Amino acid sequence: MAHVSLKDVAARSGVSFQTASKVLNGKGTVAAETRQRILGAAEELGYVPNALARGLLSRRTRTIGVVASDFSDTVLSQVVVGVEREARRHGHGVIIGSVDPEGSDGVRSLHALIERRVDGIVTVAPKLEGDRAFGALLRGPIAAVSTHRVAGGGVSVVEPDDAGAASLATRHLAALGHRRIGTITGRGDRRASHARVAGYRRALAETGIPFDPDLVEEGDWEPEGGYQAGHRLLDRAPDLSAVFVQNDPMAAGLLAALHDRGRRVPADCAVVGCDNLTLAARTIPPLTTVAIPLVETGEIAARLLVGVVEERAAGRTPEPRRLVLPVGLVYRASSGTPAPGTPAAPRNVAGTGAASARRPLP
Amino acid sequence: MAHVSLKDVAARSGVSFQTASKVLNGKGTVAAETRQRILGAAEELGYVPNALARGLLSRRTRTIGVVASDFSDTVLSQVVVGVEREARRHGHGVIIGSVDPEGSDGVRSLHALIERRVDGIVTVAPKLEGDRAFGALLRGPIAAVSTHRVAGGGVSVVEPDDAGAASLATRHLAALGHRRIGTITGRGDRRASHARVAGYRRALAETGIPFDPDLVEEGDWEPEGGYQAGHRLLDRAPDLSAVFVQNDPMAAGLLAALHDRGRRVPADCAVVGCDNLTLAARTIPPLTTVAIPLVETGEIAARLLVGVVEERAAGRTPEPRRLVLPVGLVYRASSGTPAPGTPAAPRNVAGTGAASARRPLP
DNA sequence: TTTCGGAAGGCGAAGCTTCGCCGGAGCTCG
DNA sequence: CGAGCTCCGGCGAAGCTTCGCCTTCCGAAA
Repeated sequence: MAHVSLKDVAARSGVSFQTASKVLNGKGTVAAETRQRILGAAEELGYVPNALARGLLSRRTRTIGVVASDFSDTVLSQVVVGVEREARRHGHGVIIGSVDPEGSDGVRSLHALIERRVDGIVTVAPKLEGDRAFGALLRGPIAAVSTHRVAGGGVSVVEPDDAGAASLATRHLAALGHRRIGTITGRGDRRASHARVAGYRRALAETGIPFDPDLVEEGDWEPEGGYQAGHRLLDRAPDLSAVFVQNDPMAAGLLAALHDRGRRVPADCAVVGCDNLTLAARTIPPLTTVAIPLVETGEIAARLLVGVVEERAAGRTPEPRRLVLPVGLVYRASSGTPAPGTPAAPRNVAGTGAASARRPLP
Repeated sequence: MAHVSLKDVAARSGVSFQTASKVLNGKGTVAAETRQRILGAAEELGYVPNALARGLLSRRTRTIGVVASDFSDTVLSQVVVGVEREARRHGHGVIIGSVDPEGSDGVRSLHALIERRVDGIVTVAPKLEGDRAFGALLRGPIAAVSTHRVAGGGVSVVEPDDAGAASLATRHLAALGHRRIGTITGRGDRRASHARVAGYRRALAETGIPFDPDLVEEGDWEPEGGYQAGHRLLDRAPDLSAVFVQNDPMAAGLLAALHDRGRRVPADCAVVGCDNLTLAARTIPPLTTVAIPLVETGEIAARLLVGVVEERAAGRTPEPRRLVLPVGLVYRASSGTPAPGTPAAPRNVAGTGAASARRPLP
């Protein structure tokens, strides 16, 4: 009684259930009058097709799985939003498989998705970057695209240009004349942290500034971590004149630490954040930051995945690809760029790479 | 070839697929040796049961659907995290059905979930509070719990005490001696905004402060909206001495507006936010705010839903319930409470209602 | 020897769709 | 007037699992 089946509709309209199926799917050739009768019955009864049965037969569920390590994380959840949005455009549903805080059950989570016969999987799980069993499963029969490094490789990856983001920010600070540029990183267990440190070091090298390990502090991606790391950094290197912070919430924490110590921003210390969250426009002072195409990362990953699913359905096995999405700097007051009174609205001026993200996928 | 079926496992171990099923489900009585052979074959072949077929037969998919209007919203995504976490504890998967930004396709989204035969649905979609067709569907044969008001009622609701939150914050400000207390609301299309205004007015009435409509401004839940609303408020009521802001990001925006105008916080104007996001601990100054049990809201909604699903499976029809979760005030510097140098760590001192959220559901 | 009981495992059906194929009715064309 | 075609709709099967029931076999008790 809970659910109305095709048979119920057929019984009510006096035809076989196969005929009802034809009508409801617009296939075959059915008399106009019968068709109306069936459509009417379906409407009256509130018939909703059973995707389980359909998927069982067609071997396609029009569902993609998303493995994310933390949906409440602002950054990851934006990527997930992108995936979901693009999936919906393709008429696909999304089923989520989250991972416990320790990231120890990536494989279990993946199995739960495979059991439900998802057509493909997008992983948004930096915590699982090092999980070899997880990586192996991703290389298995079911199509997968990751937005982060996969242990063992062999899986298509779509990711923002982390190194480029750090490099962009650091070169910006160097161009403003800063020579003592510190950095606050995210957690060390995430590869993006290392990529961003690498970009920071590359920019230093390119601008002839010596790298000083004392100017690097690790945070936890949260405001509190940025605050604490900021204090440590200022204790150790009082001559610091600028900091690149690996995300905006930590940058907000650094602003608080600088404020507590009576150091003006940007006069005494310039700050550049990363991610361009909505918050960044209204910190005190407004935060110069690097815009990362988070939603786009998810969208492109989903689009790529749908493509791979098609390819595989057609019997082909496309090569794994790697797409790196360009990022752009958003100039605001915290790095000292705009004249006083300049509006704090985003304004991209420099970016990395070509706008490859805009290019339709081949 | 993509997926291994029970038949494949059975063929490899020389038994009928029904026997293989018995072994894999630990039912029936099978010789130890045969059992080992089947288990071995399943392992070798990498057999993963097909949840579609299982769900088709058992009429239960162990999957719950979540309809959320915006997964990238910090507040909503925390609720979703709670739902997901609790669902996982019960061995359920979660499938998401998001709604477009206009909130016009709630019914379509719900249909997509019903098609996939979810066991129940949790809605985290304040945008759909007024959608009558959506509400009607929620009262239908499939179990549902909402974390927001449902048009037409008749559906169990779990929600934080919005009115209590506003009342708590406002009474706090009144107790500090403020008489000109303004408020910045969220978008008017969300019921929580109205509930919080109601709580604010109730607190004013209780403390003998006249309500002044000039002291109410509408924001958009985002920092920028808080910033703009703050300026409008200060233009209109320069004698304002305190503001309750309906969420923390807008409060951050208000802090920026006050800073731009050279008004010190809390000396010239006290500020209290809402939601207790991690950011609130490190704004300048740290933000007094109301802690809302967001994750818990999701968890409890999911737990309640699972209970309803069980009840219905047993043929009973439980009465819709309404749970209101208590909230608590977190004192920090922006309201002027702590002495200088007091650590900004959360410290709950006052809350609404009993700790009913902790009580196990009957 | 007969009978009973339990262990082991096979068989058929159901759950809901979709797809390919077939048969009958009515019509057109030669 | 019969051959052949189109239109309409039914039938059977498949897709993967679970469940209830049945058969076979073997040892033990009567």
